Amino acid sequence: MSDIKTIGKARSAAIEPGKGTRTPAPAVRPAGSGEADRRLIEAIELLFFGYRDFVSEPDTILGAYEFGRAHHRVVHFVGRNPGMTVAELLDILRITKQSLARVLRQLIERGFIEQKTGETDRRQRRLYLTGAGAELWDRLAVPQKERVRKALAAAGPHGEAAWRDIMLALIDEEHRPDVEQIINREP
Amino acid sequence: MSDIKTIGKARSAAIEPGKGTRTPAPAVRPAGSGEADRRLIEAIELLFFGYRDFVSEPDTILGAYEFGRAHHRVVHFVGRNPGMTVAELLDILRITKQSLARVLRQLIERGFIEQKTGETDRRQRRLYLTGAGAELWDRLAVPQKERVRKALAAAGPHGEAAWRDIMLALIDEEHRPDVEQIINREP
DNA sequence: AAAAATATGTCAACATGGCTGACATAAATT
DNA sequence: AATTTATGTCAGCCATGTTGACATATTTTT
Repeated sequence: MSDIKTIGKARSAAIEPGKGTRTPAPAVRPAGSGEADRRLIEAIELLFFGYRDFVSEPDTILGAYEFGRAHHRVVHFVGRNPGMTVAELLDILRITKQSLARVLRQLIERGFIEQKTGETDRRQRRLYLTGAGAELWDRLAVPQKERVRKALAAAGPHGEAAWRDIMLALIDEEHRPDVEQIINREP
Repeated sequence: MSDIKTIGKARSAAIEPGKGTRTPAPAVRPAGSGEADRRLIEAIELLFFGYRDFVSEPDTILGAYEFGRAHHRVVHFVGRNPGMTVAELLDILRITKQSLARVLRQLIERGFIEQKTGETDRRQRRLYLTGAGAELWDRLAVPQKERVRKALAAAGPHGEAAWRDIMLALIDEEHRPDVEQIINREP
């Protein structure tokens, strides 16, 4: 961390002089032009491009249903956590209940998700996929699984484990236990 | 791939019977409940959660500027590719020029990006970060670099290389050469 | 039993950032 | 001279996020 800060300061000083009338071309340098920094930028871009393509196929499929990415997320997590409460879903998605309400209503109206009053706590509306919901979930998951399967397979078991460790480490330390619990659910 | 298809069919058959009045709870199973499938779902969720947290800090910073994620992407790629053309930027972002026009106009008006007419082809408007633009780019990059640095460091050099390979393999084969060229740019 | 807290839903208004379609201009290419 | 290319722009639509206020049923606390 200290090296990043140092490099950042160095660049800042190098940039300021030129202010309003700076020569732009190769003169503009990002914070820290060292090799270590280059690798970090590369990783940042890999995350951008990887995620971009990772969601491209589901987006296309969703279009045919007149659904969006938001619907996909709801279907996925309800599929993975049958009977989850609205509050739990909000917690995972990190959106407001008003935002969720819209997509959830559409999914319920069109028969992809159903709600059941909680048995012990009757204030809860527990969420479940219907048959159609499970089918949609599948269809969306097929291209993503295939993409991930190919990518992981090429790296071997060690590489796969390292990839997981790194992805987990990208998550806020604070949320990591929650996420671990979610991803390590029964099939 | 064939195994996924097979598992998919099997689940489909197991789901249909219950149709409208299905018992939902643990009865709803995703396509393929095997161990291999579980790992794929885990990876899919790691990508979701990883990306979610990966963009959270920049989002907060951007809020102070009244900018959004779209502005970040433009600032980043212009910073990384000084003098890039609008067409090249559109190609990377995969959005329409009308969508880009909005954020680009705001960034230019507020002095974060400047345009220069192309020297050889005077139809082009080549894009550059101003000093303020480079500074913003830095500020947004700091938390992301730090996050990535920590995550990669914990895995060691082999793990880091494997992570990169897998991220690259997640990208459409068709676009992989372009992406490799972009991420392997000079500092 | 009454009061407070909780889980959920809803109405209304607004912002961002995608999209399509149509059209305009200047410069390069044919 | 005609066409293509790079870019810009106007207008309108849609999806999905936001805030704030308020309603209802149910559970928990006092």
